[in-house]
Formats: sequence, structure tokens, C-alpha cells
Amino acid sequence: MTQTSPVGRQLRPRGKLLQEDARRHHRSLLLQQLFREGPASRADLARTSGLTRVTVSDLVGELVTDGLVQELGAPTESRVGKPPMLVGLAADSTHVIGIDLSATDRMTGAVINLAGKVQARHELPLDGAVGDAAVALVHRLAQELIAMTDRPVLGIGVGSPGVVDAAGTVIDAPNLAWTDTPLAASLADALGVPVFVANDANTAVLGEHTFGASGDGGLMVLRIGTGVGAGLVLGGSLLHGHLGAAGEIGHVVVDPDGERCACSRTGCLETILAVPHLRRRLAEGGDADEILGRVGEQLGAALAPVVGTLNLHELVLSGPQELLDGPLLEAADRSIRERTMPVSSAGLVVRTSELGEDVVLVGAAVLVLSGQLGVS
Amino acid sequence: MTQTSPVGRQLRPRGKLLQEDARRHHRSLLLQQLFREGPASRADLARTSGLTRVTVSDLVGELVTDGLVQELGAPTESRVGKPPMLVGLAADSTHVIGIDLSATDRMTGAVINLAGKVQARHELPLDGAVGDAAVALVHRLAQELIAMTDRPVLGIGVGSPGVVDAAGTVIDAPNLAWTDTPLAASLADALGVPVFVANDANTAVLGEHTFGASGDGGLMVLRIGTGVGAGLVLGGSLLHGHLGAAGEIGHVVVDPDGERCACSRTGCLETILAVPHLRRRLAEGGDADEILGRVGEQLGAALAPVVGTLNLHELVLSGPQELLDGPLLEAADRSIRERTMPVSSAGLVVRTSELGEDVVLVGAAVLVLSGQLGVS
DNA sequence: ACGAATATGTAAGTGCGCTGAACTAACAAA
DNA sequence: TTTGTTAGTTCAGCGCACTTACATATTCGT
Repeated sequence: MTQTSPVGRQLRPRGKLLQEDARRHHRSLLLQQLFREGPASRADLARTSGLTRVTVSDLVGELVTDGLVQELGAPTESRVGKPPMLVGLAADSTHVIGIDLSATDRMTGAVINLAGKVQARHELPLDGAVGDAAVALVHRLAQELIAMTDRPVLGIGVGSPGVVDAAGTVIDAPNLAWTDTPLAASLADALGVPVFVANDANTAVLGEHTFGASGDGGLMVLRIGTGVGAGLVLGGSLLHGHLGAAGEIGHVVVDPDGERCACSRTGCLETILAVPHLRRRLAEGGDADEILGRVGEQLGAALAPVVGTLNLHELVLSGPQELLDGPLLEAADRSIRERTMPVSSAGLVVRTSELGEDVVLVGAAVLVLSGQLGVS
Repeated sequence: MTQTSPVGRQLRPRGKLLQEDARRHHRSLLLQQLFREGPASRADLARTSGLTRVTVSDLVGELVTDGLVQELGAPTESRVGKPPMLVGLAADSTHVIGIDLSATDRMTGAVINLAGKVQARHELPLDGAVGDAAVALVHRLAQELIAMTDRPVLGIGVGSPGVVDAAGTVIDAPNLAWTDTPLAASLADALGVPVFVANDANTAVLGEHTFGASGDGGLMVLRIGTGVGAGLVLGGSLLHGHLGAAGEIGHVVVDPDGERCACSRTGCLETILAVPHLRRRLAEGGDADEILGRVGEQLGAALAPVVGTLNLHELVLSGPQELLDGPLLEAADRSIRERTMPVSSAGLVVRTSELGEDVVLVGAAVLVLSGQLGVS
């Protein structure tokens, strides 16, 4: 569902629509159905997709040949008529490499199957590597991950800190000293595999959207770690923003009389919400619930205009559960509801993520699944 | 570009993609090109669309038969090769009815051509009509507008206050005492013409996007009148929100210690920014620039999280120019930039609308053009 | 002045993908 | 057994865009 283009193959630039595209679209439609609802018979697929049984049979045949789908036998319970042959996604027919660069001390990666399940993990210590050295480290991690699976690799997804453009070039990532670094292109060139790179908060929201969200309304995931960033899925697709900087909320000023921030402004959201700051505040003593509650309230005040404007369905906080899931979340929830109309807050769910730290990794895989199979 | 479905004809519910759809898509592609860039030769259209000259010829022939497009002769300046035959949109081959229900004392409407130009106006006094009486008034206005043109009517677009769902049902509009009022359906039934209804701020942003905006980045239009509401175009399409309430920012609390609002909360954006409040504040005396500047600053503080989160390209204020275009706008602009990162504010343009009050009317027409011709 | 080059637009034939109708296969109920 | 129902396949046909080929109209070069 994302608009991100794969790197490693060119696509027709214009809006021209060929029959070939229709076929791919229908292929994705079936894969999507199997991905979200599990195994089904060809006849079921025909009914839900609106295509005829003939066409579905043909497409399924193709998918079986490709190994993406396999026949699973007939269902146990029996009704009138010829018993159907269930077909389902062959979750391990192909693997995806997911890489998370959002940690400050290491790079983590995983081999992930088509069902979004992590099959193997691997990580490399960063040891202060920046610039080209950091790029080389990503290459090494990717290569070693590919070597960890005997299945074909559908693609590589990377969640990187900083601003990333649609082509997978990291425009600016201070921690890694990357500026205009064509990470997707260099990985694709070196490994000969389609590569997708996006901001880590953006991959996180994709992960949450695909594997955690309850509906198809607007979803915002706020990543709270060393920094604070957000990713949004609106209308089913990832929001990129004008210059690819959507979700950059960490340095929005929420308290002009607050702490000095590294970014030269005062009272940025990060200065109250980033994990190091939270921990420091708590270590300084005082009533923890009150401290966290106050932060949650400020967060709510900052997010209320966003929630109201976008009429979000779900707002998800992702980060250390022990800090977020409690007074902070409750205060933020309450504060948002106090500051928006009922029509805005009525459909809103505020919660923490259940996917934990894997959300970026799995989201990176979703980037690939979405780009290569049209599944998400 | 909107996702709004027309009322008055059913569309295939599922994602199935037929050849017929491809043809319609390509038809829209050509219309879109002619709409945005003006007349062109069939060969030009082939180049920009990526379709072959053969296909374009065929499609153009169809469009000429339908009367939507006409041949315009050869261009004056001549180059090598057979001189092309320019074709262009026949702007007055078909007319669109646009209706604006956002005023409190009257309903205004217009006959608008395919180029977005108002060809005739008409209005009816509201005289306090609410509920069914107000619906009847809309019917009358629409009927009288249809009678004012001798051209076929492509459809009716309505910008209504309140929350409107994707089917064109007004969920809630207090001023008109409408709740779950199926305005689009009733108009379509009565007049036999496709009808599209959306929130007035949403039609406004469509008008601005199509006839005023400079780029294709995110656009937000803030309508400042009796109330305050916003509409957003993100990724080229109108944002609806989870329950169709996107843009409902008027009752977001910006100053918890502020004035009591009719909505029972305190310090809503409307209590400082709505036109009646602004005029009252100014009438009370004091330095006008300071008053407006202070309001602009508060507005900026409320919008900074939105701008940062969405990485907007354009933020447009629509309302009385004499109030908005000056200290208020400048303060809002400055305040947003002070409160967001450079990467967020760098690509941002903050300005007032040049379309004036017609923006809702013209936007309502865009709703129809977009829905019926795929043009916007 | 006249052929060569260049560009526009049309005509005829091809291939692809989906469809409807008809058919076979496999089961439950009577 | 017979009847009815559902699953999946075969086949002919249709719509759409493509390729190839050509007629047409103009400028450029000599």
C-alpha cells in the first residue's frame, strides 16, 4: 500500500495502465486476501475478489508455479457439493530481510517470512561507525542475513533514522553522519536484490498497520526512544510528506519556556518525551506517576491538533513499555479527549504497541511485501 | 483525485480491474492533461501519457464524439513535419452546478464550466430554514441553477457545513439542524444527476488545490468564518478521516485558560480565531496589530504539530482578507517556523487564498469534475 | 526546384487478459 | 440410484492497447 518505489527495477513512470498491470493487480488482490484472511478455496477467492472462477484458477496456478501459494487439501467439515481445495500462502517459500538502524549502538536485522514471522536474527555492533563505514556495515549485515536463509530473498527493507526520500536515499541522518546517502541504490547494486529504505518511524507504522492495527482508519505511531518521531498511514498508504519529512514531530516546540534542546530551539517535544530525558527526570526523584502524567498531558496537548485535523483512528505509542504504558498513556489519552471535539475523539483509540521493538524490523519487511507483492 | 463516490450510479465494490476501467483511466489521463496544460496535439498527448498515437487517436475520437473535446486547428508557429491538429477541452460543452451552504444567512450556487469558471450565479435567502425545509431549499436552488444553463449538467457538487460521510450524507450540521441527512441521495433521486457532497472546508481545499496551489505536496486550507474548519489534500487526494471528520480543528483547545466556547469546552481555536470573535476583540479597542499578531501566534502554536507531522507544502488561510492578510498571517507563519524543524518549515508556504469566497463553490465543482471525469 | 528528412495521424492485424457458457468431478440428501 | 449443489476446467469470444505499415504534410539541404 505504500507509494515507495522499489530500487533495483524501474517502473513505468506515467499513469498508463496495461493489461499486464491489471494482471499484477489481481495477483496482489488474491495474495492480499490469503495474507489477511488465511487459506481459502479458489471459489472463495473468486467470490471475495469479484473475479470469475476461471480467472482465479489461472492466477492461482501461476502463484503455485511461483511457489508463493500452495494447495492445502480439503477442509475437514463437509457440506454439499464437491469439496473445495484450500490454497494458502506458502509463508516460507520466500524470505524477506528486515533491517533496523534506529538503535544507537548496533544494527539489528532479521530474516522474516511472508507471514511476518521472524525466522532468524542477527546484529552487528555499531562501534561508533559513521558515514561510509556505517554504510559498509549495513552491507555486511544484509549479506550475512541473506546467507542465513536457504530461501530466495524477495527483497530487503531498511528502517533508517533521519529523513529518507522515496528513492531510498537518506537525505539526512545526523547520528550516522549520512547526507544524501543513496543507501537503497548501493545495497541493490551490491546484492542484486530489490531494496526499500524508509524512515524507522515510517516502517514502524507499516508494521503496526499490517500486524497490529484494528481498522483501516488513520494510524499514527509515535516512536519514543533516544529521539521522538512519528509515522502515519492515512487512507491505507504511508504518508511521505512534501520533502519526505512527514512525522518529524520530535523537534516541534511544545513548551517555549522549557529545556534547551540540541537542535537550538527550546522546549521541543524530545526534551520532555525522549527516553533519556524521562529516565533522568525519574531518577531525580519525585512522584513518578505525577512526572509521567504531566509529560503525557503535554504530549496530549501537542497531539490534539493533529488528532483533530486528521480524525485519526489509532494513535500508538511505541517505546519502553514501563515508561509509556501507564500514567503517561492515560494522561495523553485524557488530554487529547479534553482538547478535541467528541466527533474527533469518539473513534480514537490510544494505546501502546504490542509488537515491541520488532515493529521497525517487521515494518521494514512490510515495505518489501507491499512493494513486491502488493500485500500489506 | 478524491475518493468520494458519486451518488446516482453504483460502482463495482471490489478491487477488480477491468479493461473498461483501463479505458476510463486513460480517458481521464488525457482529459487531465488537457485540463492542466491546455490544448495539445494527439501526438503530444501520446508522448506525455505514454500511450501510443493510435490509442490516443482512438480515445480523442471518443471524447470529440462526446463533445468534451474539440479540434482547434493547427498552431501558428510551424516546425518540420506534418503540422499537428490541436485538441482542447470544450470548456462549455457541459456545465457543473456548485453549491455553497457555508453561509449562515443564504445558500449560494453557481453554474460552472469545465475550466472552473463561474458562468452564472444564483442564491436563495435561508430565512432561518432548518431541517427538511433547508433540504427543500437546496433542491430548489439546484433546480433553478440547472434551469439557468442550456448545456447538459455533468453533476452537482455541494459544500456543506458539518461532518459529511463519503456517501454524501450529512452526519451532523448543527446550524442547519441536519443529522444523518442523505443530501446527496435525495438530490440525485430528485434531479437524476450525479451528486457529490462534502464538508465546505473540504471542497475549499479541493478548489485551492486545483486552481490555486503551486505544487503537489500536502495542502491544508483553513477556513475562517463564523466557525473554523480545515480541509486537507495529502498525496493528491482529499483526506476524509476515520469518521469523515478530518479537518475539524475549530474546537481543538488551544488555550485552556481562555474563553468559554459554545461547545462546552474552554479556549477552543474558534474562540480566538472565528471572525465574530476577531471583530469583537478589535472593536473593544487596543492595538489591532498586536491583537491580530497574538492570535496568529496562538494559531501557529496550534498548527506547528500539524505542519511538522504532515510535512505540509502549503498552508492557506481563507476568510476575510482584511483580518487575515497582515499581522495575523505573519505571526502565524513566524510562530510555525519557530516551533518546527527547518526540514519541516523549509518547504512550507503560508499564504491567504486568492480565490476568495468562490473557493467553496469552485471546489464543489472540482468534486464533480474529479468524480465524473477524473480531472482535478 | 526537388528529393530527403521529419512529424502527424489512420488502418490493419496481433496478443493478452478477462468473461460467459458449458462441461466434468465430487460430494450430500432423498 | 437419482437429484441437486458446489468446485474447478475448457473453449470461444470480446475489448483494449500494441506493433507494423502507410498516407499526408511540411521543412531542410543542395
